[in-house]
Amino acid sequence: MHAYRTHTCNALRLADAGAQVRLSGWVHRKRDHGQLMFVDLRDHYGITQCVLDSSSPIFALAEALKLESVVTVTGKVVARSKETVNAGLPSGEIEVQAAELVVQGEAEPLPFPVNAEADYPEETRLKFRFLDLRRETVHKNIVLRSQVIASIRRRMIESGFMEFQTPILTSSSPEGARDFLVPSRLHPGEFYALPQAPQQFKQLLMVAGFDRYFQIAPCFRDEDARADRAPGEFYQLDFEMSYVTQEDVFATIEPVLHGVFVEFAAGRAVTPAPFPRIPYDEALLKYGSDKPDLRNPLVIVDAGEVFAGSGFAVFAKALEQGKIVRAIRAPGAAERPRSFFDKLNDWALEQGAKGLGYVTFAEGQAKGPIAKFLDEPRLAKLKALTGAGDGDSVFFVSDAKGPATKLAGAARMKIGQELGLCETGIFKFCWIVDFPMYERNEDTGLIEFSHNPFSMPQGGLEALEKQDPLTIKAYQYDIVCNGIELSSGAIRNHRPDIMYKAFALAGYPASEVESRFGGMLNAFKYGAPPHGGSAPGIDRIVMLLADTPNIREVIAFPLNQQAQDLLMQAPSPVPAARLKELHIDLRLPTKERQ
RNA sequence: GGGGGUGUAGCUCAGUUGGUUAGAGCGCCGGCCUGUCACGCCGGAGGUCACGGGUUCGAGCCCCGCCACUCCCGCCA
Repeated sequence: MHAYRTHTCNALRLADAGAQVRLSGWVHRKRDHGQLMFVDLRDHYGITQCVLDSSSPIFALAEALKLESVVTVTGKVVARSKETVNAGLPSGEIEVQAAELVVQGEAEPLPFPVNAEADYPEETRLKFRFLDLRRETVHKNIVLRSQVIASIRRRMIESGFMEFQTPILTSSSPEGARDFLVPSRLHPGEFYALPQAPQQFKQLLMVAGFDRYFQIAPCFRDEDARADRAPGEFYQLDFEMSYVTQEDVFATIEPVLHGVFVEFAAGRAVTPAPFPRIPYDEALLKYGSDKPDLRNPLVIVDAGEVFAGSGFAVFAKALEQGKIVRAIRAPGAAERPRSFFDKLNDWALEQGAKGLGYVTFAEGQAKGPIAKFLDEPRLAKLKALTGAGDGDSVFFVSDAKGPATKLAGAARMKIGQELGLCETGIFKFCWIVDFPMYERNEDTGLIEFSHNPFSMPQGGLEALEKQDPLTIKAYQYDIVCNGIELSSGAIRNHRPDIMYKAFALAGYPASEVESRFGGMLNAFKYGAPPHGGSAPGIDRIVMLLADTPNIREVIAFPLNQQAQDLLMQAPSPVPAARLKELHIDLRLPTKERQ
């Protein structure tokens, strides 16, 4: 008997020629020449070509093999002749002459090919996710995810953080998204909530004296899905630190994120730390978004003074009504044909705009449908504001005032893409800072928290007492990469007196603050350190590194857009006995489902 | 809750102005093939054109309804 050694399907090289080996894996592809057959054997690590001919006693067995069956092949490693080397395969200089073949697990005909990278309907892929995950790209994405998480853990621990676990069965969060609820058997009529984030627990850990917490934390929110937003559950790198300023938090987490992105950049560039800090108000004006994609070089400027009182009635009137007019310089657009501008205008109409006006500068002249309404001083002002010159066009968007500058932001991205101005192969990071503490609800006219009510207001108690609430900024920040919001974080409000006042401004009496946030508020009354943190989204980090626009490509077993698990059949009805035990009566909507 | 897109063979898709028996590639089944690596060649099976109604001499195609998936808006501190 020979002594066989077991190998993976990516381990054998020319130096192994002559060795007796045993390989196990999936039948990736078969090439049956009648008297000669090649079987590509695939496992997690790679592919090895196995060969056998009709003189072999196992030839008939091999001929009957179905793709994706699992087999164990035993045989001798041989060097391939020069003409038959496959340079595209790491093991391509050798092959295994199969002497024995054991079928470990037979496969039925496949619902879709595993050995091809074509796009298949997501519904089918999710129903057969175990097969989908065998496919090269998705398999690699999940491996990448594991490696990224391992890298993050290592870097966080090296930075002095400790990893903690916080409860999954917890209480309903008083703010934010819709909770997932879990009925309590022992307490009829009462419910646990799954955490939307470990927010309050990590703050309690700071009060408990652990000063650098992190967790690869599952978060649960019962909100609708998007391509970049998984329904139901997602993961965050949740972290919190004591005795820190906003800049301390940035200085700690920047090297971690920068390091992870550089480690997995695979040739792509990464913004060097420190990342640019952009105030929220500036981001909204210049980029029309609080999560700007800085790969796009275009910036938005306010063009109100160009059109106020001008002959172009549409904009002049809009300005009188308190609306805004914004301009975007499109370098080199002057040479574009009329169809280019028409196409952009059609796009703007689709977006719900009245249109996308423009002026083109060429040969010292201003052209385009709006140009004739603007006199020389106004045109000069426009050039000065936007930096436009001969060969450029300037696009105009009118929109409602306030943070609703989405139209200008969308136009900025559309124009940048159409002109091919956006950088590729780079991760462009920035911090968005100085979020407003409060905003006015347009419907009710009341003052509300604009983001996180637990953030520390800039200026502290004094600002809350003396300043117009709408002008107060918070020590609150987002980290953004390539137009994707990776996380939001804040220096927290750890002072009960400031918290009472902050909530009072938003219309919450002290009694309500105590009843709704009593747990954390109480903890802050026994010596709470100043603290702050953030929580970058793991799924989105992996998405960026895997270069996919769809978050489900980096989650092993994702829910579909209707928040269903097509593989495990969740959600699903439960037996009446279980419901009774939980004291639950169903009152289903009259409109029948299914 | 609202808007867009898609739905034709197991999979990816084509299908003209409404006109005979709805096609191709891959996969599957059968046959041939000793150096392929997306092997090749020959043959075959496989269809409730998502579903329900309507218009028409005639519907995959037009109209109405409906379902599913997907993308977006709302929502996601």
